[in-house]
Amino acid sequence: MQKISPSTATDHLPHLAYDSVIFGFSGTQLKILIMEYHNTHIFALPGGFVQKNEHLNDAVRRGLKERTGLDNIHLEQFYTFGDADRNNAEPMRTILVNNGLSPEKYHWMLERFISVAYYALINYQDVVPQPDALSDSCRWYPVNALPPLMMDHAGIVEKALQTLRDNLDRKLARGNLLPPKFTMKELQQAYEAILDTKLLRTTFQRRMLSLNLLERHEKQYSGGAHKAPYLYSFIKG
Amino acid sequence: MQKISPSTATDHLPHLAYDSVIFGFSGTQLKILIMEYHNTHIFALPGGFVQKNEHLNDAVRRGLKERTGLDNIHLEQFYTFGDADRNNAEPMRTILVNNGLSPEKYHWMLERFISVAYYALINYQDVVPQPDALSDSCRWYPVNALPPLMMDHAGIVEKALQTLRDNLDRKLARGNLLPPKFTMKELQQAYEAILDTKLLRTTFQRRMLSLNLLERHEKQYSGGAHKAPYLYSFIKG
DNA sequence: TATTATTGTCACGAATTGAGACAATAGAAT
DNA sequence: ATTCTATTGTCTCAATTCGTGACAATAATA
Repeated sequence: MQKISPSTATDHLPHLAYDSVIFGFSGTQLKILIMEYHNTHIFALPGGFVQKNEHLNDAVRRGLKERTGLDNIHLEQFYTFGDADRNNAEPMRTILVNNGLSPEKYHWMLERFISVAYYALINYQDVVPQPDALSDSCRWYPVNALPPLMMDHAGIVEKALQTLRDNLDRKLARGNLLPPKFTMKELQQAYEAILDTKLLRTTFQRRMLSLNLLERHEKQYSGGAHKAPYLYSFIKG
Repeated sequence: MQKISPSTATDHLPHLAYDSVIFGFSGTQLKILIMEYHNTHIFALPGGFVQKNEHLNDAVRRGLKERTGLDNIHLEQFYTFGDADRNNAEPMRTILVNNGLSPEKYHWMLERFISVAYYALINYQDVVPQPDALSDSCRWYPVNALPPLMMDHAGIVEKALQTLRDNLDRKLARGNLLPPKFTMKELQQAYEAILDTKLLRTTFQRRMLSLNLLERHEKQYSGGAHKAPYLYSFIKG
């Protein structure tokens, strides 16, 4: 949810929201940005609303910038959740009250919402999560150790993961899950975290090189007592 | 667009619509159901609106039943179109006027619409297209010979095709593009029409059989002067 | 009974993949 | 300096899959 004011009700398309699953990768873990609201223990995906004259895709870009400080993120829409019982009434009432806002004034926020879901792959290093007016934290959580999420947000994450696993090669190449240059081992660890399987080192390396998506750079002297690995980057095209 | 009355404005979620790309297969051609409005030469995908307390998916099922008479269709959502300039103002005004309806009364139909797009694979044989109150025809058109479609509907069809081509095996098995029993040749022709490529007969047959998705039945005596082909059906699971 | 078009399957080389072996090497230990 | 250790890049070889043509089987027709 984004910064809101009472006037918001008339500025936005009613009953329409978006939610975003922002993936990051650190060490060997796939993580997701999750927000927690002030004084509530209510956890949610970063989301927001669409202004009356705003492109849907632009609205998501705008909201994501407010939360991560990041611009120019490659966002991919993956599903629209439209069940009739998708409303924030109960948790949202709590959130409003605990923030000193009147549920009557913000009644529109308690109603049914259709939510268009997006995912993004971003570089963990680049993000300085910025909590907004309603939330007191915006933090990374490992995908396999998420806090209990409000509404159907756990289902949204699950669907995002399923989507991501399909045609992962192309998606990783377009996103920014890894830093600009990375080793083959880091790339393999990213694959393994996303697919939740172990992969064979030699087969993986051969396959990656045969995809013609990688450019090889100078070696990285890691400080470890062993042969130094090459660095690679994705060929953007 | 579905049957409407002035009261519709209050029954539906504003600014939200769906459009459906209904694929059928006949002979060697992939076809799509397209509607034409009375006295207008305006062509559009079958679409409609979502009632205030209706699941999004149910709304699409309901609309599709109104148009094709078919129930229990496997629908797959594939994208939500949300550009700010998506409105029906110009063509819709024409449609309303040519149907003796007042654009003032139906003003809500002229505004911006977010549209959730679905596709379905149905058996060409089963459909008796039923035009509704506003349209005078609902007919099959080959995908490569569509009439000029209103708004961004041509783009919606293109995206539906792209989606369909990805992981086609599973999608064909779940849908009903072919009759319950079909020959290997018919199956190959369906693949070729969708992918818009020629496939090698022997390789195709081997690959299909190795997928373990097909059940073999008795032979079909086609009347042709040659060996009779087996019939197959998809193993539903 | 011979002819013809089409179908199901096999055969064989080419390409891809699974899985282990091994040399190269950057730093740590001696 | 020399040896040791962990990791990396590549090679090898068998197993599997794929592209392609060959060929026998066969339903209707001539």
